Amino acid sequence: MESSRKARLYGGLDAEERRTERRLKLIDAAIEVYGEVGYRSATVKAICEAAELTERYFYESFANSEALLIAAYTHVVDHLYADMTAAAAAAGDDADARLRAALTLYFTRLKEHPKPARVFLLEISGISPAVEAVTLDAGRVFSEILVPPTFDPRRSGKGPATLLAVGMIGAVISIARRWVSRQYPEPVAEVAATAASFCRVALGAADHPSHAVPG
Amino acid sequence: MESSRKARLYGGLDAEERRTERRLKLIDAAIEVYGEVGYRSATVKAICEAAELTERYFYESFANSEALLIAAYTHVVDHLYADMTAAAAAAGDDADARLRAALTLYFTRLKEHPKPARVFLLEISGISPAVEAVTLDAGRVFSEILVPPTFDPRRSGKGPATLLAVGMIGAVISIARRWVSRQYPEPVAEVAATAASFCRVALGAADHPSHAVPG
DNA sequence: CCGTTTTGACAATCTATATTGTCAGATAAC
DNA sequence: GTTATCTGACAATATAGATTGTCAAAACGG
Repeated sequence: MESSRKARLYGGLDAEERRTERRLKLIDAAIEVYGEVGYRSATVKAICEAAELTERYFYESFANSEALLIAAYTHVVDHLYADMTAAAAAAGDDADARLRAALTLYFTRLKEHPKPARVFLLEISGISPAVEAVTLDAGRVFSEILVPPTFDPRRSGKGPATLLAVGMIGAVISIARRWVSRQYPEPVAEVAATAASFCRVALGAADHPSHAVPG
Repeated sequence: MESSRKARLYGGLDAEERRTERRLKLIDAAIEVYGEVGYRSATVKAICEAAELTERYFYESFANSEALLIAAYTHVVDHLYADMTAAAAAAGDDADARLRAALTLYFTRLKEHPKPARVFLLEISGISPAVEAVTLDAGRVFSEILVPPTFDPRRSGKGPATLLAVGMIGAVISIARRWVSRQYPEPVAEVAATAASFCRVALGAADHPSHAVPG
């Protein structure tokens, strides 16, 4: 009975699959357009043109512009965080080594993919409370990647104290923001090392200033 | 001749003085309204009503809404920074003591005056490139108050390395942002101390130039 | 008091884009 | 080939608030 209810195929895809494909094309187009002209000046029309779709398909997948921005942001963040987590895992058990691995991957990605980076860092600010909520949550996840909850046994199951986590993420994001908006003036190793020095405050290693910058 | 050219007095003030007064009333009203409904939903009309003035006077003093936002922000920042500088100066010569004094004043003010705090921290984000430029510059000044340029004699006339300054301000502002938006859950001493721990990364690095990467 | 300047209330205009709606032509199923 | 479904281009509508303009009443100077 399922198959009999399936919609007519177009281009070998059923209705559901076509819808999903269009949604993805819109997200990719949005990242592209946001990266070029910014979210604020990105019109629905322009995004649809970049996606080679018309407005009707925009509203098929998204209630409004903001919904697409959130989808695009989430898309970027999900990939980035998954890779950071993998990089951290590959770096072994030492908390500081994992931190450096995750940050190096982070900044490397930002440089390799400037447009998603702009979406992630610059365009997302100050849009609406709904968007703020999404980025806030992403920040929490970010901090847990950099300083995992299990690190300090005294705080069973919790990451660094909230204010420390907030400060840490604020420092890292601010550094990244500036680095991206100025078009990557410093080498990845330097920004990663500087960011790491702020993260160590939260790790509790702030009192060991003997960390050299990796060449 | 000068006095003969003076405009007719109203309420004991000449044209110029009345203009200045209206401008100030608009700035105060804007802080009030932004603090209540946010910059985005603050209409020109609403601000004018709060200032007990009509739209014509809005455009007498400001080219557009953004100009008023910038003026309001600058107004808030100027006062805050002046007081922080004074507090730091009163704390003597020790860099860390000055840092703590400035931060304590900073967070105390944010709590005492929630509406300007919202303008300063929350409403100002993501408005336009022009506004970003203003906040960026304010950040630079902020960092110089916390970690004065003269602190490290080896970097003549410069504050902490740029990326460190950016990270430091990012951490402090992020902490403040969260603290304000959650309505001051922690005591001033705690937020100030946490913020200070991030600032010491920049202070400490100035002490240990082995962190510096040759540019 | 008279004429001028200034003010306050409010109407008129303007602009830009999101969002919805229409229709002819294209594509698939049978 | 015929019919139902889907698609693309584009027109029509809706909105919302900024910005400009008008006018009569109020405040001042002499």
